[in-house]
Parts: sequence; structure tokens; C-alpha cells
Amino acid sequence: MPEGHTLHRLATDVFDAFGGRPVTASSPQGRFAEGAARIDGRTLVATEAHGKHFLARFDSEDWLHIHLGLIGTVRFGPAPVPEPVGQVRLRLANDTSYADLRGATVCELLTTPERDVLLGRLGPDPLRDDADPDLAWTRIRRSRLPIGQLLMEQAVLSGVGNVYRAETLFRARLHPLTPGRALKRSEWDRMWADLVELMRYGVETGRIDTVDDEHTPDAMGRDPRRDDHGGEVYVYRRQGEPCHVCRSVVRTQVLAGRNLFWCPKCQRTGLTRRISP
DNA sequence: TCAAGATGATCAG
DNA sequence: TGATCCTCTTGAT
Repeated sequence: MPEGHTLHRLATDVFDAFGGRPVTASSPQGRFAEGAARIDGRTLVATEAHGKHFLARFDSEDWLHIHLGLIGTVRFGPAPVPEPVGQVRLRLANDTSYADLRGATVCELLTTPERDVLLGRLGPDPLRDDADPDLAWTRIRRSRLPIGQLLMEQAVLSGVGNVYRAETLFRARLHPLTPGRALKRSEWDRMWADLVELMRYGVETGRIDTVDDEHTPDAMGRDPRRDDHGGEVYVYRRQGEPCHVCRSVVRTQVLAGRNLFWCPKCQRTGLTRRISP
């Protein structure tokens, strides 16, 4: 379930399991055999997440870079390591734990300059203390692209995926097709603060839970329902169902190849706002 | 039991 | 814009 909060949790979990001591690395699938051989037996010095990118540094000066993509997973288990099942790209192990990586879009080793280039391409990550929301605002305020598309561009903002996009736009009551340059600075500031809060909660709990107490099914007298992202949401993948706030039917459409979800009544703001040429 | 679709990103055309 | 990577869950059969 890879949005940014998943990767920040992964960075913590990998360091807790393998940090500070030598790690055994292998590639049962074979596609990362060379890279695994280079870090095999090395000590894991640090782990970090930037947006949806996971990085781990070894005492060989190599950086392990993983991007889970849509279907990548990391599974942890206690030692002893079992026979690998399926396409295990990378297996890390020590005398107490193992972790298997499957299906990742990227699994590679980077030098420090290559890591710096990667990070230089990424917009600010709401989960990092060193993030500067002004950098994202500079891109947004100049763009004719819809805010619903800009939020997903990792060069504008890193770590936000389809769930956080849908939910933060609903919470801001902004229509997802509002052009970036039609946004007000105050709206962006509120959205950024909201993303920081929602995603930190996601890191703490492992759940994407975005519905305010006053709108929960319990508060509204309806049966609660937990979705596979772990919590309760306003619009994400609720197309055809009634809005938690106004009971209008939640809509969906494909934007830039990804499914977009919004409430046509609650999220009217911005769409018809005039923009300066 | 099996097919379809999904929280992502890149590349070719 | 569609194909690709190739895991996991859900829902239809």
C-alpha cells in the first residue's frame, strides 16, 4: 500500500530489524544478484524515506534505493529464513529477522552523487522536517494543470498518492480540476498543513483515516465500514455511494491515467474561479 | 478457481 | 496514451 507514509514506516522497520550490524543480502529471483552481492555482509548504517523512495546506506558507501511502485511489497518475518516463495527480488536477513522484497519498480544501488540527483528531482515531502512547502507552491501557482494532477506529480510534492490526493482535496472542499494557478495561497497553506497532519497519523498508525469525528458513520447514525487502506475515507473509491457530509453521490473520472474521486456538491470551490492570463 | 483492478512511475511512439 | 513491471485482494463464476 505504497503512499509516502508506508515508506517512512518501512525505513523505521528496516532499521529496527537490521540497523547497526552486518546483514546478509541475496536475490533469490536473480534480478538483483549483483547488487545484493555488493551489500552482502555489510553493516546497515542508516535508512530514510523521501516521498515514495526508500534509501538505505551501508558501510560500503552504497545506497540501496527501492521504489515499490504500484504492486511492490516488503514482508518481514522471524529467523530462520524459509525457502523463498514467488519472485523475491531482494532478501535481507540476520540471526533474528528476514525481509523479502517483491514486485518493486526500482531496486538498485546508488552512489552518493546519484542519490543527490534523485532527491533533487523530488518536491517537498510533508513527512520530512526539512520540507519547504514554498517550493511546491512555486510550481502550483504557475501551472494551468489541475490541482488534482499536480498533487500526484512527485516533482511538485513527494509522497502524496491517490488516496491522500482525493481526501485532502475533499477536506479542502476544492474541486480536483481547479487549475493550480487559480488556487489561493491560503488554500495551499491549509492543504499542506492538512497533509502533514494526515500523513503523520498514517505513519503512526499504518492507516489512512481522514474522516473527522463529526462525520464518522457512528456520529451520522450509519454502520461503520473499514476499507482496505485501513480506515474511513470521504471519497476515495466510494464512487456511486453517498457523500458522508451531504449525501450527494460521489463521482469518479480518470485524470492522467489515474482514478479521481470527488463529491460534486461539497467540492465546488475553485473550478469556475477566473484565472489571470 | 480465475480474472480484473489497484495506493506508481517510466518509456516508446 | 498504452504497455510494462508482475503482487495481492476482491468479486464473479
